[in-house]
Amino acid sequence: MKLVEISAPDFDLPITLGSGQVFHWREAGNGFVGTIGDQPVYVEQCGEILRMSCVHAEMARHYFALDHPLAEICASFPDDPTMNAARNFCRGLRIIRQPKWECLATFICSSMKQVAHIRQISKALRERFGVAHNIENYIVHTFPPARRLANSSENELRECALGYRAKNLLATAQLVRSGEADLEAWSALSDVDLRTKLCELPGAGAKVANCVMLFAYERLRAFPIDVWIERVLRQKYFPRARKLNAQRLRAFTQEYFGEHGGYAQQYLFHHARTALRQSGASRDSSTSKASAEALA
DNA sequence: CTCCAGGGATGAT
DNA sequence: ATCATCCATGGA
Repeated sequence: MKLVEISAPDFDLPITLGSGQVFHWREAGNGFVGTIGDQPVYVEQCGEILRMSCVHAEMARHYFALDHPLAEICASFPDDPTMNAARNFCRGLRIIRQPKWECLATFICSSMKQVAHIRQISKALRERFGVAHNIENYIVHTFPPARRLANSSENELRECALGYRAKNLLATAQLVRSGEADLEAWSALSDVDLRTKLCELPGAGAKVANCVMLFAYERLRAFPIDVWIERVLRQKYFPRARKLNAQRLRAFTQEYFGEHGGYAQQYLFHHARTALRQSGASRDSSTSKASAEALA
């Protein structure tokens, strides 16, 4: 198939797709296959050039957020050792623009799940309820629309390894299908009102709402706090702080990380999850055992 | 085998 | 208003 080339400076495709913000892309040939909305896509990167199967290159440019002024965004991060290490490690990582329902549904399935599990659930939902397409001799599946999942049963969803999340996904799918939850119209809401609306959906609390705001609504200030980020905050920004509740943590992140806090959060998350996995993540401060294991 | 994961809803203080 | 518990599942 003929590939289209577009310029993509200051962009790292593998790190962007592998940073835990999106879960359906898989390696294929020299690049990745997946979907952008209902379009099957093959995409590969060579230096500052992106080659893709897209008929509509503009759609991919928008999806991968190649218009984000990444240098300015990174420069707006706070200047401290932890943030600087993450910023250096994640060079070229962009927060992409995901379809709203797809993003919401996926993150409802994410609670108490490792990234590998979320990828597996996303795959199962797509293969069972989505539409299959052939791209570059690979089969990819679109994410099923809310009406499709709303018409399924809780048991069918459980067969996709959703566990107790099945009931929530089904209930939210029905709210979206009925129009009671109008995800597109919510784009006009303020951050506070949007978060309130998202939190009213079954299976969505503050963390999921912030993920959806950041990854699907372009609210780059939204700062999801999961177990990894909380670990980083407590260890690096509040070493030996007693009585540090969620409210206090949230207030700190909002004022300290600033207008692109969500971006900063994603850099901290990916750095902690990939680079610091063995050596830095142990709960107690005695590092002798962890260091010995890291060297083994 | 055990541990724990991009949490949320519910009920007890 | 905060805090503890339970919820399913499977990769590491």
